[in-house]
Amino acid sequence: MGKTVNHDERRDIFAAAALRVIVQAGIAGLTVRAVAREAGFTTGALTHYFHSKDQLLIQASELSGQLVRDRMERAEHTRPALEAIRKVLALALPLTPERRGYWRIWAGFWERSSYDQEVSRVMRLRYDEWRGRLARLLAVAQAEGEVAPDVDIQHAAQSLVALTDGIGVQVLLGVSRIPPARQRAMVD
Amino acid sequence: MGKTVNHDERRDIFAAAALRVIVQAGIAGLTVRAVAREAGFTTGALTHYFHSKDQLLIQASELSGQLVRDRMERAEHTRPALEAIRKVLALALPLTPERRGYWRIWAGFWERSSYDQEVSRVMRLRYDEWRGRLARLLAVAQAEGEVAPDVDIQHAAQSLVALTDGIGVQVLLGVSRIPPARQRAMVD
DNA sequence: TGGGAATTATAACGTATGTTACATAACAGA
DNA sequence: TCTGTTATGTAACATACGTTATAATTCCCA
Repeated sequence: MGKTVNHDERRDIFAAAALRVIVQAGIAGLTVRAVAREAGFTTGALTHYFHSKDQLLIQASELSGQLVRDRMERAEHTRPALEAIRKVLALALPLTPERRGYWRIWAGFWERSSYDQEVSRVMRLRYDEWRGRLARLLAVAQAEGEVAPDVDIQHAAQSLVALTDGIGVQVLLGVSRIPPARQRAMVD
Repeated sequence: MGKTVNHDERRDIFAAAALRVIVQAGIAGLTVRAVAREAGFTTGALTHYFHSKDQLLIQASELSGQLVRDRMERAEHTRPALEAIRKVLALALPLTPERRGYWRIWAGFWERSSYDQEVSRVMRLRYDEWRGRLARLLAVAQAEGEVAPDVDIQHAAQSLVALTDGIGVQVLLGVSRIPPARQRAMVD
């Protein structure tokens, strides 16, 4: 046996570096060399853990999903459920510079997913999870009587997903202000 | 005087070709060579009308805006105003394959606008116009008594813009169905 | 109809990319 | 400590890109 290293850990290091590169330079600036440099390695090390740039992109996409998932799962347990929905939505919205960076990443993945089947698959799973999380919370809120009983849970969840994405786009383009964080309260 | 050609017309030919290339191959596939080939010329002809790839991208962005503007301006004159709003929104939504191609283009521009100041500027103008159009129609609809008088026109317009963008993203990722075209009626 | 400018094609340049091959360094185990 | 495997670095390869330079073509106008 030679030098031993945790492969999954290394892959996450490179994936995290890839996300930082996307934030700074966009999907177009995501090069193997730039990611290796950002991670503090050379391309030789990177290719030891990823056999292609596409694999690296997928891993980065999954990592970005995991990062928000962790925080959301904690916020999800607050009650009343309506408050949990507010918290979860606040975590998704681009209210802080760090969060705005995430929207840059996602916009990049949106674009890619039209032309890269694997990225599309991962993104679809991500959105199914996101919509499911909102639907679950909406159902609880409805049972608690905080959401009108005639509201279609699935449709409402879909609307919330669309609205947050739309707000994300607005902020990305620099046309909107933060108050929209309050506008979504109008939807339910 | 030598051979004479309408420069603006030529530039539009190349811009239209650029849009077709983006639909087929994404922003990443938008190369000078590909656009020239798609337009039926070589790079020599293209560079005669655009001094850089960035200029070509801007022109393509402006053309894509003009194409929908033309159709919307026609739909905008229908009355009652609420019906005009429905028509205009229908023109924006990705209900047809051609329209879905447009959303691919816009997603590409969203991504680029985070890193390209000129693209950002053009996109912001586009969205100001789009939001203004909706606000104008909402004001008329409110005067006609078809929209509740306590609705804030500006906020409502902004919500509609965000919602259409969000639906566009959903369809782009292939998670949503067409019925969302009806969901937006719930907002006002 | 011929000269000359506008238009288009061809080709090259320098650079950057993803990938592959190979050399060096680090370290677990005997 | 020696050895062999693992990890990392270095470098090259083939290709593609945006841009520039120059040659060929087209066709207005005198």
